[in-house]
Amino acid sequence: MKGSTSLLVLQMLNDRDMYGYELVKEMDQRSDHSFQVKEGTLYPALHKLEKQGYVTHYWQEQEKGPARKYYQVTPEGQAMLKERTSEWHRYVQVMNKLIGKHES
Amino acid sequence: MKGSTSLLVLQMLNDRDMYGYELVKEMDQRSDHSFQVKEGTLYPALHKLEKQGYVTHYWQEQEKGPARKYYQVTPEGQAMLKERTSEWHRYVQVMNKLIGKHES
DNA sequence: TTTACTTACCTCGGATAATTAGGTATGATG
DNA sequence: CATCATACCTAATTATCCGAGGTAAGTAAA
Repeated sequence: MKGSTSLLVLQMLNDRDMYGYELVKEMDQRSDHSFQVKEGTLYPALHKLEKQGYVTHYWQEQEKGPARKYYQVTPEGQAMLKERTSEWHRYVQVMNKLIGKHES
Repeated sequence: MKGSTSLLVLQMLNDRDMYGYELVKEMDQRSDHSFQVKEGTLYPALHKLEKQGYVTHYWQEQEKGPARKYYQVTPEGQAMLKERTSEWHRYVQVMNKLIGKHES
């Protein structure tokens, strides 16, 4: 299923600042490995979100291992998130209406 | 939202045979204009579904106006539909878990 | 010390999907 | 006669995703 990566990312970053690699691992874990957002998908998505002004980044050096590039949601990003989330809920509603909701 | 057009189309055709133009109008109506599947999206999608063997078509001349190309789901299409539908439900579950379910 | 693994970033190319913007034709309505 | 609604279609562009790479830092084992 495509198109909702940026929504997902914005939502996760809204809870707390995170770095790319962390996002990949976290989403994999939280979804019980049922969908993996790949690095080749995530990094370009983050760059696009930043270009659009919905997130910013700051570097954080680590005592051990490579530095981490943390992302943070901007006010514009929060507005966007709110909008896209209600869009998502509308979308699901319509799909359920058309498809029939057999919630398990 | 992308990737679920074919699922939507299969589901609608599973209820009854329909023609392309009808599908466009019907989806627009049933979703209260909240998402419009465009003709440029639908027709290629139908052609692909047919090429994959999930639907077939037959022409029906009209007394008034242009002929209609009706589409019909095949047994393979029904199997596909069943599979894709449960996939969809799994997907929504995970998204809700990650995003938080504020059902309105 | 060299090899391999994990963390962490990234890009490029191909495939798929959606949209935009057209085109064709029939027939009804003003 | 012009315009609208019905009904089909494609081509070009844009967006998105994934696979397959690559860089670099630090750790652990052989």
